[in-house]
Amino acid sequence: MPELPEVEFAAHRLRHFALNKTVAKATSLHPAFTKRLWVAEAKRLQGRTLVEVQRRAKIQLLTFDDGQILEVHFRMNGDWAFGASREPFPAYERFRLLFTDGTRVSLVDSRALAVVVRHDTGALVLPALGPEPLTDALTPRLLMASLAARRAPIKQVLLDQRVVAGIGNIYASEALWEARMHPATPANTLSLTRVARLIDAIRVVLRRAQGERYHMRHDAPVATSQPMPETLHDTADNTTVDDVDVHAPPDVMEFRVYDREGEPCVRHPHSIHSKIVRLVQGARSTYYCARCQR
DNA sequence: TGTGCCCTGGTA
DNA sequence: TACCAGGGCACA
Repeated sequence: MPELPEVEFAAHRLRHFALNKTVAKATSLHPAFTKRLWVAEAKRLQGRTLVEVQRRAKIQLLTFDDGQILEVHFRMNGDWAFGASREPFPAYERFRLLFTDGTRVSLVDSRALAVVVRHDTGALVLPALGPEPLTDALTPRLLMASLAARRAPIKQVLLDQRVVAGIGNIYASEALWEARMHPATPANTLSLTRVARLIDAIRVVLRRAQGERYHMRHDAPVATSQPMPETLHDTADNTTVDDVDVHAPPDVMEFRVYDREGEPCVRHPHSIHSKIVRLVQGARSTYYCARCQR
């Protein structure tokens, strides 16, 4: 479930907890992780200081002072857990960085599908990724061009990271609802106007999710329009470590259609003909309102 | 373009 | 106990 907003928030918490700390020990704690980051490999991180945490799509890139990069992908349900080294380690801990100051960051991931890979200086090669949806890089004309050769349903094309970076199964459904667009619409049949509307919708749902992530910790009203640190390079924003609660907020995200099969659509809650419908596209669940998404 | 695989906790 | 969830990738 970690998509762009969740990964950005995770990177944000990691920055505030771990930036400028020096690794005492890096450990893979599950066979699937050891396979990619074996003991000798992990040892290369010892004594190195974390100098930057970036996000690209759903990938986090941890850069160390000698240029090494740790590439982290949470996949289905990975997350960071922070604490003191002497505290009990969290459940489902798959990878751990112990720091010389007596703190630690753990990658927790019950399904062990997350990926951690170390790259030598200058050796990082990212997969082909489309534009970041919350930057100016994503324009209607560019997206229109990417969709031109795709006859597949727009929902499935939105999941393709080469088209737009960072969208997953949840926000694809949410964005299509926001845009009032049927998920089965062939991608190459969308007009420029509808593509522009879809981009707006993607930004609305991602910003809304980011707003909820950043604000619900303090029981503040949910902000939907406030700009969030969505940048790839904000190694230093204005808050101090003490201002930031590095613990993930409880999962109380409210979705408009995702996982709401059979419930009334919030646009017309009293209409008996507007139930949220679930359909399967490319072995993934899609949720939409049959009344307002045509 | 579609299917299966990796993984394992949670649910029916 | 069987099945489901699903991001990204390999493969047909």
